[in-house]
Amino acid sequence: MDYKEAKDRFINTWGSLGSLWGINKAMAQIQALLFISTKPLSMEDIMEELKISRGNTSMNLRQLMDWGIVTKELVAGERKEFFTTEKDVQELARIVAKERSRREIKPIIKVLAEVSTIEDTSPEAKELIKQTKALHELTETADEMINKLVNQKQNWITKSLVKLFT
Amino acid sequence: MDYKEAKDRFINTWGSLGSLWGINKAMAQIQALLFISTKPLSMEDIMEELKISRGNTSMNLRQLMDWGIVTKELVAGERKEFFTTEKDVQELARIVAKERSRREIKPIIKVLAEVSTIEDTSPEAKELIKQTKALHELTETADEMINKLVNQKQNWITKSLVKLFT
DNA sequence: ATAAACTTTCAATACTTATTGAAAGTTTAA
DNA sequence: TTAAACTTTCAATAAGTATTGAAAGTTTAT
Repeated sequence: MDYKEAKDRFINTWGSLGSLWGINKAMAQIQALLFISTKPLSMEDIMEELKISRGNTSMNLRQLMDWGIVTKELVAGERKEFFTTEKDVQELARIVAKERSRREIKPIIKVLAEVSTIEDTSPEAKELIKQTKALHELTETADEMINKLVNQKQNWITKSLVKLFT
Repeated sequence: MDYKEAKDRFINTWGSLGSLWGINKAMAQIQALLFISTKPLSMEDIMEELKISRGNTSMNLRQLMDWGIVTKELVAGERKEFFTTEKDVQELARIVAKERSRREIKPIIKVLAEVSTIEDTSPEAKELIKQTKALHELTETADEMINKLVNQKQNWITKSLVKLFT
């Protein structure tokens, strides 16, 4: 496998993995491209490499910036904007975990809390309460765990693994 | 909020959460419905409750069974099939984590391993190798961690939390 | 063996989400 | 202030997914 092949394979795999996780393909591919690039890339560069339109590139770069994964870079003597992504995988993982917690987990915890506290003593209601309470507890504990892990900087994942299983 | 309202809210939230995670809405809703049901449900029951077609119900039940989350239940004296889902949240979490590891994480690990071992000394190739290696390592460690957590039965998540942060 | 009761399959279609491209908007240089 | 260089927006449309419903398939009872 040569460089070009490896690069395409990585970008495509990352792209379809993204789709699987509810992240749009172009967004994941742009991030992948920046992640293995040796220098900041312009919109033109990205459009060219991934063969996607200007509009698509613009919108997805914006989303990546909203996530805090990509930042604009000023290049001396250049008028257009250049972009880079966080290059440290640990930091990247921390950002993604934090954002997903905020955007996806926290809202579901809220709903579970509400649903599990209705006042009703019928057997069906009791089952609903019991099951959503259990789910609430699990989700909250998992979220708490992720957030704590993610707040330890420096090799958190490896450290945690060692700590957990020794 | 009364029972009916709470039930619908739970089923709908679970459904849209599913979509967000690449799981189809009907599949997530069927699981939610079974999860809070006091007894096994037939295809008719599910179709009726969720207002979805027979075909849709059949296909999604099958998928849930492939995941190992839902099982057929024989009800004495009944000809049709009845379905139940795993009711223990911890066990449910274990199954889901295991399946996601197998279906989604393992394949990406494989690609990262391949891509990160190409022989090429150009600067761009070096960056590709460096970054995909880092990603490979992170992904493998995270996967390992999840699988180990998931293999401890009995309240693994709470136990792990205590262990990690005391 | 037949038929009723049920489940599965799959082509057609509806629904959702992503993408394009050109017009509108913004910034910078002269 | 003008215009070139660049970015953003958004209506139109393409592409991708989910859903339906009816025909085909299967199982069970008689």
